[in-house]
Amino acid sequence: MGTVKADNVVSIKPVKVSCKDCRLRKFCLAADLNAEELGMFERITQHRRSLERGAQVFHSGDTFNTLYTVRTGSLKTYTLTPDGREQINGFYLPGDLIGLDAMGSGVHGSGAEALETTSLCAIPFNRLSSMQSESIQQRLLNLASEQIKNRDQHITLLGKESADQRLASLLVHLADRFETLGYSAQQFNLSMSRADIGNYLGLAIETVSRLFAKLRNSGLIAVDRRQLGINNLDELRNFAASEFPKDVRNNLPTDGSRAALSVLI
Amino acid sequence: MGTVKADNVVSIKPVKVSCKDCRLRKFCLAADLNAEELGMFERITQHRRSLERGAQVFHSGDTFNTLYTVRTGSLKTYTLTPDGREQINGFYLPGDLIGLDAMGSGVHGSGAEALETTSLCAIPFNRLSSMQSESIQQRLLNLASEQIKNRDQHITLLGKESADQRLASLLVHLADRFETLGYSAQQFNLSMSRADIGNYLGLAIETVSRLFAKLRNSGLIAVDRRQLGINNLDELRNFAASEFPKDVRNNLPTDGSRAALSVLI
DNA sequence: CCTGCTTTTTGATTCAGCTCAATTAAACCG
DNA sequence: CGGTTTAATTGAGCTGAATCAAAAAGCAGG
Repeated sequence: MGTVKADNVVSIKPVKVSCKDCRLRKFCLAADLNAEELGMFERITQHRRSLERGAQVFHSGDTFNTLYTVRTGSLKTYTLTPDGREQINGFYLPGDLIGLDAMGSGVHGSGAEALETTSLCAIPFNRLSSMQSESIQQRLLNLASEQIKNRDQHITLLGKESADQRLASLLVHLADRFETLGYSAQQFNLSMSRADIGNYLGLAIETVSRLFAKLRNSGLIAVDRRQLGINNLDELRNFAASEFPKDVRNNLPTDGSRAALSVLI
Repeated sequence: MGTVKADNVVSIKPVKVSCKDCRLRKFCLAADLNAEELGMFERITQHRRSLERGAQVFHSGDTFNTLYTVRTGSLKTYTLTPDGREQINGFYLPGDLIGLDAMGSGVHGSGAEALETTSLCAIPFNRLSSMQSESIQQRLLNLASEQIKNRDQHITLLGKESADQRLASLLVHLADRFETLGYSAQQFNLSMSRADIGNYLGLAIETVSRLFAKLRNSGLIAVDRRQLGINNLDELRNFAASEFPKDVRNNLPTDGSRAALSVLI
């Protein structure tokens, strides 16, 4: 772990999988390309083989030149605190695009690491830009927008939710993700360690372990190591949302909210 | 507060300020437009007058059709928890663009509210798109990318920093922002309440108050109500970054990091 | 199957920051 | 101006989750 078997130099076969038949296409950058554009896109995209667990896709501080889409497996992205600790910002599943946060400055603000054996599509950004495709531009913008929205959700989780809710939220979120990918929402594998989960949720690893025990005891889930079973997704969802876990005093939206901007129609 | 004086219907003068001479242009969407494009941009943009404090620009759940740039004043954006509490995701100063998170889904995932008397430029998104400007597309993407990066920083703050560091980080961040806007980094007004600060930083209002006192006593800052003076910005910056405030055990980057992806050149 | 290593769990204790409570001070307003 | 409201401060516990400590359970290699 932490290292990667060097690919046999002889077999540099770029694993040509056609985008046309890729079952993840509707999630990726190529979602709504016409046949011609798709061909172009396919030519510039490098479909490459596995990364082992622990392998870095890029580091924080690296210059940006490539976007990546997860094909199989999963990974995490993380930023570093000034004192060198790692904060995980997101987990990425098949179809997800990573690297978007680096387009602005040309420098990766976060690192990305494979959580398990993972394969990616690498998309050189300058060649992508040179395609001058309206669809691609649109799609990039939409995906970036979605990622902002997701980040906002996570900020809310960290700022407002109790430890219990945080874990429940993560599990529900993963379940929903797996479902849209066509997998079971009730039964799946956690590719991340307890430490990763704790890091992501802003909790100590021991707390995560205790929370898993608590959810198991309550009958909502079944966990065996990394294997997760959700017995009642709706109830888990409620649990994630319910309660007033922290003080409400200064968290309620301003009164008289629906007021303004009539000015600005 | 919470309401807005209806504009005198007679004086619907759209306040035509030319973008060409706008001192905020280099920060906004029109940053690198040529003369022709700028004219077009100026024609579709609505330069409009003040919102009062507490006025909402849009609500979470509203359908998206307009981007806004802050011209003067400031605002906050916030998401709502399932149980109706508010989590502030960001404060926005002159030149900042809001609404980006809604492009993807067409629905605002967060609300935006003026923190003080504030004026905005409203940019209808469909008309912006119809401009078909490569520069605009590029700029949108870059700004979205920056916002993702900022969110990641905030996630790190919430997940890893101590209460002291959080407040110091915010003040330093604001100081830097004001500086790039050409204002004093040492002396400025906090347009947000203690409650807003606490909400944004994931802290109770009382804690924020105590932290201000602590920083004042340490001599790093001077605060009188909303007036802030920073006596030693460098030291404050150090304070924001220093220490190992939380457990380090599972936060250090994976060993053997610099391994992989040589495969994926 | 044993041995060493890593991950996870469980228990006991501590503490940073929250909650509750009261006071002060500014802004607001007829 | 006095009287009311809202924002901010300060004090005194309390508590949810962190930290410290140790045991248990996987897992990888020989």
